Amino acid sequence: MAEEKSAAYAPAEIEPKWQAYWLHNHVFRVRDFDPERPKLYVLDMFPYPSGAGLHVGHPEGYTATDIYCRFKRMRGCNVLHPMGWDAFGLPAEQHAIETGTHPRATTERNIANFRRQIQSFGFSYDWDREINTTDPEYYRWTQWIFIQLFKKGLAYLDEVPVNWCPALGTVLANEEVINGLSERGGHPVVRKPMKQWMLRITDYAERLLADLDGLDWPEGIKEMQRNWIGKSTGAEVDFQVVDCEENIRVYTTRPDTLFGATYMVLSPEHPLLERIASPEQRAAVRNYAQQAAKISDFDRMELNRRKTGVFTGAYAVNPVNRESVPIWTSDYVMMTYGTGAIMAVPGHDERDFEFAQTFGLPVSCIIEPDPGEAARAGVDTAAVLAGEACWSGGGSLINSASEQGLDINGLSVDDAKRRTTCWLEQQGLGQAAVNYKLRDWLFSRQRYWGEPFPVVYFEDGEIDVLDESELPVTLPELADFKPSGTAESPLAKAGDWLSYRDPRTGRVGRRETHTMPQWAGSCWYYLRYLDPRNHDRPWDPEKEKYWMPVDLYVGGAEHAVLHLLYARFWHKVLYDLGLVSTSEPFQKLVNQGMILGVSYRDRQQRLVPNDLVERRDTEFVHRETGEILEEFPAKMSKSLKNVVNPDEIIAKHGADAFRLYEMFMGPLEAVKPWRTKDIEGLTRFLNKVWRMLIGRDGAVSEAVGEAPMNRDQERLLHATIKKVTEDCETLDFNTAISQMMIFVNEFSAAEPRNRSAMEAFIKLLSPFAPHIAEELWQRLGHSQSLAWEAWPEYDEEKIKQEQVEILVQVQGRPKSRMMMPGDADAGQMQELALRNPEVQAAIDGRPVRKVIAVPGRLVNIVAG
RNA sequence: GCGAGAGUGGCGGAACUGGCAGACGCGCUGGAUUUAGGAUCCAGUGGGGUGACCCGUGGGGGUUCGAAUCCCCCCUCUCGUACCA
Repeated sequence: MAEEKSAAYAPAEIEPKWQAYWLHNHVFRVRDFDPERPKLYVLDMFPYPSGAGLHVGHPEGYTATDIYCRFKRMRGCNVLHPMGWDAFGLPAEQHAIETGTHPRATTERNIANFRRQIQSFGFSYDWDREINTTDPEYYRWTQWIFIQLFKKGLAYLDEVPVNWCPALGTVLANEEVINGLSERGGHPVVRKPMKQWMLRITDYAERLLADLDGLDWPEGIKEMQRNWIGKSTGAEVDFQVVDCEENIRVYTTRPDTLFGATYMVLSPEHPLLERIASPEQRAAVRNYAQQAAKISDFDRMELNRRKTGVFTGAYAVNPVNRESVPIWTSDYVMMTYGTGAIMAVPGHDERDFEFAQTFGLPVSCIIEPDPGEAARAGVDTAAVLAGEACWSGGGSLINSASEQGLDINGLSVDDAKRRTTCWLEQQGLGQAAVNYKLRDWLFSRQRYWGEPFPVVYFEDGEIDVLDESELPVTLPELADFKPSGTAESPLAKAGDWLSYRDPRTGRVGRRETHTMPQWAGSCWYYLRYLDPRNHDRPWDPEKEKYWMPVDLYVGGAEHAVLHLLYARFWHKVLYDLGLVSTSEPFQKLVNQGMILGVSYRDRQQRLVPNDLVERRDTEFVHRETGEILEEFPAKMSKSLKNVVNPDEIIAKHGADAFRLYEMFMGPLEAVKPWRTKDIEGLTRFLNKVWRMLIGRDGAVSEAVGEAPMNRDQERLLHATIKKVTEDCETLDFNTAISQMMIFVNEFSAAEPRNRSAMEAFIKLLSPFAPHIAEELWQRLGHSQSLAWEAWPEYDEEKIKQEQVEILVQVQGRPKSRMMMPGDADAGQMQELALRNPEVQAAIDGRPVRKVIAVPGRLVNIVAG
């Protein structure tokens, strides 16, 4: 490559040059089964290519993994580092509805833009493995996995109350509904029964929970998944309805409180409600159930909402003491958890207590609160005993014995639980039970832009999946993408596409018109990267054995539960089918922290968009009112006009400075505020690096030569190699960069500058700022890319100092600093310290009682 | 309410298994260079006295020769979650 050598650091020239070089020479193409090098699979959460383009949050994680990959390559690893597109999804379809543009066209355009932007950062992806979830060659295998799920009985159709969003014309998963509004668009969501594909993720609840323990994930994320799965242990208990054949089964985590059960509550959707309601109460019960169905989830879940409910007129028998208790219905009991019915223990459950207070139901106390615990909680024990207050803590059981042979008086809560459960089992009245909050995964969407199901509804009523040879089922072309407004998907308008004739049996049927949710494609993409162009199978088993599991997975915490739980579920199913060799897909997970924008608010805490803010001297004022504003970090948003565009930053400062800045801001996992001004510090640093090596004529500076380093320079070089190496290993990039700054500050002031030290430094810098590093490497006379150069080694001996400054304290106060041999032991240090006149003055003749000497650090003398 | 995480200069943040708090960078101050601005370079920069002393890691207690770091209590913020029986 012959070209003009500019004398000044010019990122706009060198960055495109090296990006083109890496891409055209396939520098980062990775080979499978390298026998010489250990494998390393480093994965970024692939983006949804939105029309807005990349935001500054994307490159944060991508830069971190890129540094790690480049570092590991130089350390001799065979690194798999791919990128692709999670490209099905609502926005492209919404755009199609609004403009008539085919979602495919929108998606392709957005992908091209994302690819351009991502490549402008110089990331070392193996672009030969790029994948796209909307490519039929990709989604045929998503459909193939669905067939495996179906055949294993893990996919089923069910009529379930779903979150129906009239504005979007589709149903949404529970996770896509926030406070009764759609996550996208914020439209109201109502409940409506509908036939839906469900995936039996609940079959895997226990394993999804248990296997979290072996994962190197942030504790917080694991905890969120545990909470989401929501395992609890307790008992199921049958209550016989008085004058009726029916039993009502309840689930409780507190079987110890059975003696305190003074009424029961059924969910308004409970199937037995109609049957047990007394004639007098039936109308009221029916009315209440209808009202409850109409109330949106948002209102139903609203905090501190007054409890409502209706008496059914029926009674049930408490199995432990044969007393009859009234049966109520109330929407504070959910049909979707447990059995949809509870025994109410107002004396020892806050919700039941509140309900009992509202409706004047009896409260009976059967646990005497633990005195210490009650005192700490500020609870009046006498009030609890009188049934005037609720106590849900520990204590000992009272009033809990019956003629039926159960006596748990005096027992602790835990012992009483065990004894009662045991008794129930012996009597055939109940048994120990485990419950999970996790529900089956609603897997259908009434949308166009998603994977079609490989499913046919045959005329004879059978519902079956297609043969694998018939894949992919491609999306039909449509003129109109609008949802029908009913539960029907846009695919219901697909004409010929709908009719299906079985090539083997000749049976005819109609294709499934629902499509899969966006999560489907991202549930297995990490496996397709292993073998992205395989036409015969989703991946080669040998390649899977070689590369899996993912060694490092980096992405935003917003996927803490959904994506990561769904992908783990699919992976376990594939594992059970013998299709993958590991039981978990992602061994180590790191969440990059969100990057916040700069925002402003006035004295009344009102937010002021950035285009209304003006800087006057050191203060920020409202452009219109002149009011002084306070600056603070806030999530980037269109409304606050504080979104930073990566293209503009690269154009002005270059990709290397951008990369360095994002890594220098702070720890990867931390939430950090973006301040464009601060990038200048990193630009300055790169300029310094440039001038350290390049003279005014553009050639290598005359100061760079073969003259040996002095002792201090050598120490600094080796200390820098050590620090950068260790920090890259642990992803502590901010401190690695500051060490490199220290190096440059020292060496750029020195002359001559040892050439091999300069070359070692360029290698250290190269994972962080690869463009400038390649350029400098080339100008130093190397013809090959430094991407595959060996990482510099350090020598611990060269870091050691002969003389170190030791702090001498008297009574813990610093009194003197003195040079001592670096290898002096505690005894020598003590001797040297006590000889020091400053120290003697501080001791002031008092007897020395104790001396603490820490080699290499300090001496502390206790006197008097 | 519950669960998780975090509180260090004007700001972003450093500080190994307890061992000189504030590395590195931004900003700011002074100086050099410059017609000016920008860029660059040099010096300074936690607070208070301004001597060699004192105070300082959200607040209060404790352990220790020694605490940002360990223990107890409290406060604040961020994220997640929400009647899960």
